[in-house]
Amino acid sequence: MAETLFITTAIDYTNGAPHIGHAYEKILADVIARYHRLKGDEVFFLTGVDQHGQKVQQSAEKQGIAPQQFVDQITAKFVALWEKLDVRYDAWAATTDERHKQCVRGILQRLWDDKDETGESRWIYKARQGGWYSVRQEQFLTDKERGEDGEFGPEWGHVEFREEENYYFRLANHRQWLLDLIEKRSAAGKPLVVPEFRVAELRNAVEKLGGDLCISRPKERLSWGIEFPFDPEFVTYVWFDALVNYISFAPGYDPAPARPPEPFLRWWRTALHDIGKDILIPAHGVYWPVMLKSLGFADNEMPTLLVHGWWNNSGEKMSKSLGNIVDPDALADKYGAEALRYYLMSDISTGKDSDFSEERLIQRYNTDLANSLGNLLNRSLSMASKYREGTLMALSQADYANLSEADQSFPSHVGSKVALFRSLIEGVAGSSPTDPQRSDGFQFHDALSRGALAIASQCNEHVELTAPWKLAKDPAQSFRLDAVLYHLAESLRIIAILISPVLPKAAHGIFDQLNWKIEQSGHNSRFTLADAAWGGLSDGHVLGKPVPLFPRIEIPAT
RNA sequence: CGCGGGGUGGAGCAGCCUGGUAGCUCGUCAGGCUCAUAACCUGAAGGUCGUAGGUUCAAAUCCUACCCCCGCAACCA
Repeated sequence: MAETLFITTAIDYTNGAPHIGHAYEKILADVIARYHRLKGDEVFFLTGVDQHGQKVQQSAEKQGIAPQQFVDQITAKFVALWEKLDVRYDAWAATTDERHKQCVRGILQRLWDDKDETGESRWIYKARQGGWYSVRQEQFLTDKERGEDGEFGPEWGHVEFREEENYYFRLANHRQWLLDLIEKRSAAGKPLVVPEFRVAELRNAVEKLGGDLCISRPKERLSWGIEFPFDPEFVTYVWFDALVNYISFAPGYDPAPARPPEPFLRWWRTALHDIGKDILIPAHGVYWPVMLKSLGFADNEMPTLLVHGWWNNSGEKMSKSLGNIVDPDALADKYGAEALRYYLMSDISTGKDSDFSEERLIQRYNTDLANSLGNLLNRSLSMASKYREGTLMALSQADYANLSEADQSFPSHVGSKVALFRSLIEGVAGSSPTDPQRSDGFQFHDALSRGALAIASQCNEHVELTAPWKLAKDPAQSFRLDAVLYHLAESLRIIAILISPVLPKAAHGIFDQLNWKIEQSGHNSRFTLADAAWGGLSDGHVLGKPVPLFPRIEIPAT
């Protein structure tokens, strides 16, 4: 039965070029989306860019160009990178898009119009608050900006106490509701936040929730934003603008009715937000659920947050000031999109941090893809070509019974690795939702190494044990040779299906060399995960010629 | 007592929730094979699982205390 998946990524702030963290998040979402498409699910994958706000306005001013022109330049870099990295999304969320602006205005107006018995809006109020303001940076400062001595440093220029009127969104009185929601979801075995260790972090943050959220900026100090529908003196605070992208670009959303439209909800009930750990608290874990609640979303219509970790550089956080930013565009040019995708999916445990290393990228590519999988494809096809002119033969029952027990059980071992692969990605749901056996899923590093690549290792061992080059010299062993060649070709076909979400191009490269066509899978649209069952290649199937699929990356002598 | 993550053979990690031979990749050493992309296969060396206690027949795994490293701490997306 076809299920649905609505998956999103954070929308990236268009104030600088994309870095490796941006690429990781999009590839992760892309891999999840591709995996579900492979399963036959209906998938809607939304990503995009966050284009409003102070930083953009300042950067554009510095360059002496209009903010829109500035963000268009940066946006083009993101779009080009996703193209290069084979990130295939269904919709593009750009917050300066008219559709989005209409939606944000619609939401603000609706919340403003939602009055209680005293005539006050239930959700938004106007208030005057004071704080320390840096004239040079055009922003209010928090205690975080204070130096060791408790004073604001010289980089802020003149700092003055300023009072300002703004619109506020009522957050604080939903604290208990949010705490209950977090508990309810965890108890139901469907935690609000994945991986589950971040649930505690969110709970603690919510418990300390004090004030409301300032959702406006006076135009006099920030004009680059979405204008308030009921007060043209203000623009919308970037988070209240950016978060809305998840619904404004979703199919069929309309903020006007008391309840979101049903065609939209059909997608939304499966919503998964792929985000970085830096924006869980407070934006996605606090603001967003309350915002959704304000728009009539029910408790069981709150999205799941898939929180990924960060790629560090030599144990240090990547930052502009440290000058240790890794450029994914250059890496893709140097090693190819597939090598980068494979590295980013295989060398990090989803949710945790990892250290980025170009050496590791090369190593993983050479070890897993060139030596293990690529070489297996090459040697298998080469033997088939040499000994059987590429033609696979199915064994008669009598011949099959003469195989060793180990050879006979080969397919079932492959099958168990396919099952393991699936369970690591989907999470092992037990019989009941509260079954402690349940795991978080999305463990692509494990799924690749313990599932897909483990089959390749099993094949390489199989080759050594059966020694086809010896079987080929003994006519009495002819049926055994046929069995081995079939085992190898069939395993490769299955591996290709499994790795296709991560390595779409390489998967098709393997299909091509195996000469395995879509028609042979019995349906005419695309391969599915169901095709990863043993026995897809038929008796008499003719394999293609071997061509190195993953040429080794030679490390230049130092 | 702010919150969270981490401390496992030379390097990087998994295992910890559900206690019971400490596993993987790389590196090192030795051997094998020749179908293959100098690849592949087998074996070996190497670990007081941060420290100290506790529970238990049994602890990397559960409990307590402590030490060290990293990240976060509400108008910065």
